[in-house]
Amino acid sequence: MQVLEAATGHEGLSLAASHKPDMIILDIGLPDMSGFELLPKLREWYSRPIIVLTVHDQEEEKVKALDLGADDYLTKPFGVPELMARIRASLRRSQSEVSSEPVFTIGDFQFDRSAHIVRVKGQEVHLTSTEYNLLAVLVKHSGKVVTHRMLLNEVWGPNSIEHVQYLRVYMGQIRKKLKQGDSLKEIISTEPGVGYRLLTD
Amino acid sequence: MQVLEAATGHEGLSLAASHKPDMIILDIGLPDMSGFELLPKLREWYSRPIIVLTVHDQEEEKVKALDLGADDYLTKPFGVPELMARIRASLRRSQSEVSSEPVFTIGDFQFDRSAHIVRVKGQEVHLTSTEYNLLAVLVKHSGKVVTHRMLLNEVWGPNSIEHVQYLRVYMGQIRKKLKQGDSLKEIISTEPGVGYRLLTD
DNA sequence: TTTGAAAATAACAAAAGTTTTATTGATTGA
DNA sequence: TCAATCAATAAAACTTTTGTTATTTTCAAA
Repeated sequence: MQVLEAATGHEGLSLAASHKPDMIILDIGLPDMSGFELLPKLREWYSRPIIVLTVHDQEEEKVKALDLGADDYLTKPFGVPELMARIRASLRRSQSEVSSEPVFTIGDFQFDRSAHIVRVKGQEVHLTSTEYNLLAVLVKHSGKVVTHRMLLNEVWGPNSIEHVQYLRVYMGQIRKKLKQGDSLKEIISTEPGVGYRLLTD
Repeated sequence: MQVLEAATGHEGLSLAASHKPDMIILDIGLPDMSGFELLPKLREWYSRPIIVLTVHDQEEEKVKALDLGADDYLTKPFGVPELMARIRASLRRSQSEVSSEPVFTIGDFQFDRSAHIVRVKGQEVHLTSTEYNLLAVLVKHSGKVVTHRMLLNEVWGPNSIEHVQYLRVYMGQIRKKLKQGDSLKEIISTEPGVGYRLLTD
């Protein structure tokens, strides 16, 4: 594993945005800001595991962290084996979620990562690079609601998270292209005010 | 169970501090101080369940106690079985809170935070963003009475705490949507004059 | 340069969601 | 029993968000 370290909340936030790590270990006691402030900021676009470290074993803190989007929680002091176990568990969970199959299939729809091709009823559908990337994010989180910010961040980068109109235009194009050929049921659902979601059934 | 008794507020406070009981039953009518003073003092460090006993069936008192951090309330006179039931419910709740599963389940009802989806009998129920947020607050405090102002504050923000009518409209919508499909028992109970509660059994 | 596909922007109608208002029903205490 | 209060429901008015289409800009390859 490759490890990146940040000494402050702001540093961590920008490091996370630029390097998109596979997971984050967050100490709630930061010098410049509360971890409870940082956590929701991260969760606006970061969907991988976040493990939180705190000093006090207070029930309240634990519940708060989990409510704000933490995946797991560890109270200091703790042993390294304990931490390693939690890390492994979190990564395992998040990987099984992603489903690393090279070809993702729902009904007539196929998303072929290895060949970088999308098919409907076996026939290839040409998508532009942006369209493909956007669809890839939905596929990665298939079945779950993906927020506007997450989509924009993963496809256009963190500087574009306010351009929701991009999503509208591109979702429209993707839907139109997938609908070519006959009577395919809509596989992208809109969650008004929140985001979009790939329907798995 | 082991029971400790205290006759005054001060005695109770020091007894609670020294013995850290699993839960506290607090009579609001104390000889030396108001229970409403004692409650926040306890809550500074005590995060386990507190059940409050009141003499008058005054809604104002209930709301005040809940807002100050009580978990539940009971109006005198009450039967011992009733008290026992509340105690069991509170203890069960505080234990299950520790393991905050990503998917919250009560009977046929599932609340999936990670996917942002609500299901009844395995079938997805579409909720709008506001409906989902409101239900999320009830789930977060499941089993406890959540006051009107708490709900309004958490969903609409502190400027809207007087719009109780919002709650009536949205609770109606949520109930209707959850009731789709057949004969699901009501899981949201109304606490007249006080708030709402998610029934855990 | 020219050209063409893709991306970004803009405008506006349609859809969905929210808030407000009015009405009805239920409960409680005088 | 009758007010009075609170809750539930229905529907309207209103607001926000989304989908669609058209247009402009960008950029790289011919």
